[in-house]
Amino acid sequence: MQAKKATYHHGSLKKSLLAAGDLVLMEKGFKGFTFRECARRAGVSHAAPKHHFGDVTGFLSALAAIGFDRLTKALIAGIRKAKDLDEEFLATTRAYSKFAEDYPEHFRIMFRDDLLATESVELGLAARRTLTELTNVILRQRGEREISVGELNNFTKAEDLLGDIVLGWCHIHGFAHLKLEHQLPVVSKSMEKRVIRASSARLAQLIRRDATPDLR
Amino acid sequence: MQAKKATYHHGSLKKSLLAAGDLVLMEKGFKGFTFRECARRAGVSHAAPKHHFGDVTGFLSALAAIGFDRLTKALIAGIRKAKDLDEEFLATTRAYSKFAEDYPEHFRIMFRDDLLATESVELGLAARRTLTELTNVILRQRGEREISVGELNNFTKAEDLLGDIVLGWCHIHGFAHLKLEHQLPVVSKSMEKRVIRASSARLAQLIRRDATPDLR
DNA sequence: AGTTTAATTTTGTCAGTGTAAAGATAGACG
DNA sequence: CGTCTATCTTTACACTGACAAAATTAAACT
Repeated sequence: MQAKKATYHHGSLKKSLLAAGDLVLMEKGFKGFTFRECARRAGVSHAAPKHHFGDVTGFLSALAAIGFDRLTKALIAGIRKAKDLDEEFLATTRAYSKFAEDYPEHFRIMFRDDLLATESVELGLAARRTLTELTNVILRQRGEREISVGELNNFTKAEDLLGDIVLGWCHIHGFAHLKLEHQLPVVSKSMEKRVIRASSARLAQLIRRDATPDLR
Repeated sequence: MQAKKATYHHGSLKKSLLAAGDLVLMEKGFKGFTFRECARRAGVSHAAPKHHFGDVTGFLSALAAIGFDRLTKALIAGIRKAKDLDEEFLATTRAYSKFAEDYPEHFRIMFRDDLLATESVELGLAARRTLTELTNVILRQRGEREISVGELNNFTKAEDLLGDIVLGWCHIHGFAHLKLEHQLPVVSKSMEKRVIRASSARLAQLIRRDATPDLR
């Protein structure tokens, strides 16, 4: 962890702290997550993080941004394997939910507006990259061209597209969240699989069916 | 708050503590929520709560249960005003989301498996009462008879019904959660209203369309 | 080179936290 | 009346986030 020690200036303390925070989050959970513990793991004094992250919300924001980037990656990887549109929507749901399962504590802080520094551009960008990926899933269902992060703002102004995004994302997110927090009345693993497969398929069909036909 | 003071034994400390915790949650948020602060408001020493709730997770579980009961009530009230099935589903979504808006901190702890004592039967029951209400929303959409809390377990075993519950609840919950945590790319209040109205209508139609016809 | 300046990290302090243990009181019950 | 038990208080401890001030180092400038 602290390779380049023996020098007063750590050199890459910010990175080391993030790595430490990442670990603490995974090992001890958000409950056991403390500023001081992260500093300890990075091998510095308890006040060192302040200079790089300000207060704890700044630190959490940076970790949440890492979470969003990881989620974006997971979505892309999941989507890549899908063979048709139906499979793609299901793969998106699964990747999203698997992320929540793999990084439950990250997932929790990522969606905690009160704990994060909403002014963080870093975090904002990471979240928009995720949203862009989700938007593109919807756009492909609709048979429309994909967008880049920069175009996101324009596209969410279109009411019918936003409607589809909400329809898709809320379902995906709601499932992942409810499952993570053990609120789903789950009977068996296999049944859950079938249920989410069916839901995704029905939703994808609904989005495609109602999509305005391509006019080109 | 502490009416019957002047006596060593408080008399109804448990209730007073819950009332205090409820207030603290709403006023200071979960961030500013502490065991000691609640004790202070109830007019007792900081260690008094231990006897009634054990540790802080026990206390939070009781507060979460209150939250679920409040949500159940809100759902029932919202549903009552609806005139047809389409309106009812929309009303459910709105009531759920409004609850998250009105009691954001309760909503947050209600869906935090790591903070709650999952063995609490009180909490479990409250959550199942909410789920029963949601299930009945779905059942009415399908034109089937409603159930009581006691029957919940049997009914969630039916795969196609569970599928509809997941489809409906995940959307409702996802919307409420994403909106609460300011993750929805919201353009305007009015557009958001139209979007959620449209989504709810489409989803309700989907559930009704795919429902197995009533065989009686 | 030497000097100044800015960036980085440490030390020390403060009020506040959750939990545990031991003491005090009141009400119940024999 | 005496004892018991549930309830509440007091005290203590290890820990936290925030802050201030000092210490150390790197870099920038001359």
